[in-house]
Amino acid sequence: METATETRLRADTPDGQPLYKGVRLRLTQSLMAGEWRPGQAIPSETRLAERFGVSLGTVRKAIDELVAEKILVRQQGRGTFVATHTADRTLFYFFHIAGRDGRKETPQIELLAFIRGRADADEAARLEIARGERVLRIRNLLRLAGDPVVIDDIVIPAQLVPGLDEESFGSREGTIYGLYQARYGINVIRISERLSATLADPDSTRLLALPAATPLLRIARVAYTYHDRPVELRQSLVDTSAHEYVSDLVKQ
Amino acid sequence: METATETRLRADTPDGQPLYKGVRLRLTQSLMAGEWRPGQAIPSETRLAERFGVSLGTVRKAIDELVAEKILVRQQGRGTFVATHTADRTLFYFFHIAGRDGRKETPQIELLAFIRGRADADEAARLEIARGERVLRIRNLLRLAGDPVVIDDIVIPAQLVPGLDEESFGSREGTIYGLYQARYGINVIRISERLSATLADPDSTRLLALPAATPLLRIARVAYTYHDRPVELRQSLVDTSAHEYVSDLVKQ
DNA sequence: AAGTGGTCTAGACCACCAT
DNA sequence: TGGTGGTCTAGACCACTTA
Repeated sequence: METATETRLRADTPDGQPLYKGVRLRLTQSLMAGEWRPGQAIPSETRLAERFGVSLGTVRKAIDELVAEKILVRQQGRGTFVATHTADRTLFYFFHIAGRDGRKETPQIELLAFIRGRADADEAARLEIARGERVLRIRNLLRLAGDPVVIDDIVIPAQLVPGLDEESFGSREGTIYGLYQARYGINVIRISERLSATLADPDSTRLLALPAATPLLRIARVAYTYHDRPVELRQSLVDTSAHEYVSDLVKQ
Repeated sequence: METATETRLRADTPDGQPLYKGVRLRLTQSLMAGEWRPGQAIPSETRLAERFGVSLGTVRKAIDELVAEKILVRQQGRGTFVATHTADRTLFYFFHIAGRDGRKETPQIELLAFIRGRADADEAARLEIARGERVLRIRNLLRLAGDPVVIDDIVIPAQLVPGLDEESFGSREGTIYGLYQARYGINVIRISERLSATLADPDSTRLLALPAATPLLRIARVAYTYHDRPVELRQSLVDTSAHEYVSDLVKQ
């Protein structure tokens, strides 16, 4: 004897999407809104099923997708947690430079420049902002085992990180994406990279202590948050004489 | 009133693995044995559930994994098919060079050399074969829009492709991985690549019609079949003056 | 109309973790 | 001991393709 809700269980939401896609959307919306902070547990699957009025299996299917995209992390017996940008995770998923032997190590980062500027046409297009909008330009030198190996040039819309200055940027604990996440709630969940070979310019040869005209690996990265919103550009120049870029698609 | 099989449904197989992992293994074994050929449909989920004596959901979970790894392809209403190395799939999953505008096009391939030789220590280690074993060495020139862009040097154990000669290799229809698959039942399902920057040597400058000392992108690839067995080495030298290597981890 | 994969449910038990 | 995720089942209906 139920109420008038005799409309049978329907596979589709009003907009023709499967139910679990709707649950997934509501989960990411709660994540974006900061209802559950990075490192915290989200409610149990049972509780979420009650909250959304769906079965446990449907909640699990939604969470399955977010886990596959490394937005959530399951831990049997403990709960499901919002992924954090720890040093380990960054090294594993967002840093692709390894030694010839395949080993990765955490780079030491030296801040070379922290400048305010405005987006040029190309940057504006790739960041999906207006040309001329204020941006921060950050240059880092990355050392591996003490040797300078990578020059990073980062561009981020100033609007996304209000109040960020050289002092607070330099004194952050943890990774840069960790800073975006902890201080501004910006969660980088995906990156796209394009690679090419280039010759080191005088600046690079000096910073990386190279002979003139050394070939370098150039990586142009765009970092995205939820719903494929771009939040950061980054160009890396890599001395690949002792290191390589590792691309292990599928089955990381 | 069942038979003595009153042992309750158990989550684990004797070796402590979940049931669906066992189903997955039996599926890949059938694939390796050639029970279902590339392009063909595997039995329906209902039929497989009966055959393996498990529930439909368990079969689905096993197939889910193989679909995620692009070993199988589902088509609603039609069936589940063994993935084939068509030109389209190769272009999408195994060819990462695109124009600056992000567009990919199918390369024209010119066979430059087809030589028999023996594996050196490094090749043997990476192919997991004995040093000195017979290999085929193949060199290809890849053109995009008519311009030479990539030099491919391929090494494959001769034992894996008995009877393959320059004539039959050159007259193949479709892709190289398609040839391995169709003629030898070797299904390349995953590749691992390491990238570095290097200077073009005289050979490369000539073949790619470049100025001397142009920086090139060097890609060292290992191709794997089921159970992570390496089957092919490939070095690509890429002129990145008009093209780039695209690395879109997650959400391809 | 029949067969396929896709979604959703409800319920059971297991493995693991914290207390 | 209680709560969490992990696995497995059985059954229903939907969406799509093919004949």
